[in-house]
Amino acid sequence: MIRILLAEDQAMVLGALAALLNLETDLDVVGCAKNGNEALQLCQTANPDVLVTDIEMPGMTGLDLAAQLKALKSKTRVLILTTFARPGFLRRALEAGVNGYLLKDAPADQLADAVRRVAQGLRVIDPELALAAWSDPNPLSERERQILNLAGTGLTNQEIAETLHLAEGTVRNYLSETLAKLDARNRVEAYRLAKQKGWL
Amino acid sequence: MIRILLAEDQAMVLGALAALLNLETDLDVVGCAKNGNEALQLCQTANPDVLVTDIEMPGMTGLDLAAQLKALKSKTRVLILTTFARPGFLRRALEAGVNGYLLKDAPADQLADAVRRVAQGLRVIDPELALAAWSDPNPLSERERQILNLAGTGLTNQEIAETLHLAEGTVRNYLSETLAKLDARNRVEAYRLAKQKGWL
DNA sequence: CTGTTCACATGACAAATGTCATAAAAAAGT
DNA sequence: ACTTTTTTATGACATTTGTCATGTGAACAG
Repeated sequence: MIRILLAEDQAMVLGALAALLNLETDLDVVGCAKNGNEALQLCQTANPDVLVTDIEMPGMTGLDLAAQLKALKSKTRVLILTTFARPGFLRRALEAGVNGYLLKDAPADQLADAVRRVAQGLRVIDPELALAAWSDPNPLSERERQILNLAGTGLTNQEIAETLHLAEGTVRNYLSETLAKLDARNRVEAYRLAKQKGWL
Repeated sequence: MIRILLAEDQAMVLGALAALLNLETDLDVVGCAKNGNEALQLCQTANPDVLVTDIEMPGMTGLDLAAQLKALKSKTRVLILTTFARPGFLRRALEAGVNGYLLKDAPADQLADAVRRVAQGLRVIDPELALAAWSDPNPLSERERQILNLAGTGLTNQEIAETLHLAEGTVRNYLSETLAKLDARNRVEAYRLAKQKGWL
């Protein structure tokens, strides 16, 4: 019997996924968490075989959660179940030590199979997504990502400079370099592209 | 036996929701659609009692779908199941004639109850969301919304002007008026706010 | 210790954005 | 037919964004 913990911030989806997995006679959903912190706690008390988790959750993301479990040398294997077919997310997921990465637009019957494979120690990742991840590396430096993130929220260059303790001209330079790297005409295009690619 | 059609672009969530609803002995999921067009076709052939649909789907949104069913004088009642707690979406949903509006962060057991109530001709809407909808009207005109939508994709004022067959100065005037209405300092802030409020 | 690289800064300039006053044409109301 | 309202446009100006050349200081390599 494979013991599963589910983490997903949308309660409706959480309950539905639990119903789906509990249809399988060899799978048992032992806990449901609505956020990363709750999931971390439940992993430590219930010690499930597999954690199935979304990425975007309040407080702690699924990627943070995976990294934490790895740091704690937990035996629980992590299967990411997310909306985002973004190579940047997959790369970060692998770096965080996850064992599987499944998209929510995959057929529902793949979930149970993926959970079984992950429980056996196999890695479950869509091959096309894996290929895109390595052929589409994040071209932005850490500073560029910080600045683009802030620019995408509507902060002015001056406000970004104050936030990051840089000169306003430095921010303009970094942004200009970022636009060139992403082949974007302005910060709006750059931000959307980077978001879409999972680089932010 | 209440016959249900599900529409949701994420196959995993679609299958999970079907599993959840099929646990109830008085509910029967007679079809699953991955997009609005497919859902519309299935509604006409399967003639379900209730359509449970997301809003954001490729091709035709759940709101467009509801409006189409209304125009066709279909007997199928529509229950929206969405991520967005945005008053603007709820208002548009009611205008489109939907019978229920449920958020995906509601508990899973509320879905079956909501489907039953909608099937009985009752309206199912979170009261707090309803209140927010009417106390937070969309301040933007149709033209302002068109222009802000395009600005949010990174188009320049000149490009927006060409797209909408206006003068570039006219676009600047409309955008300036929009920023004033939303108390935003620039188009990025305005776009994010309007998106968050469901006004776009 | 010296040379190179990287992160950050300065300054000048062009282009784009945003503000505001004013006005013309079309649509709507009387 | 006339008046009012709405939509769109023009022009001037200020501010912000983006480009680019050049430079400084810290960190790193030899």
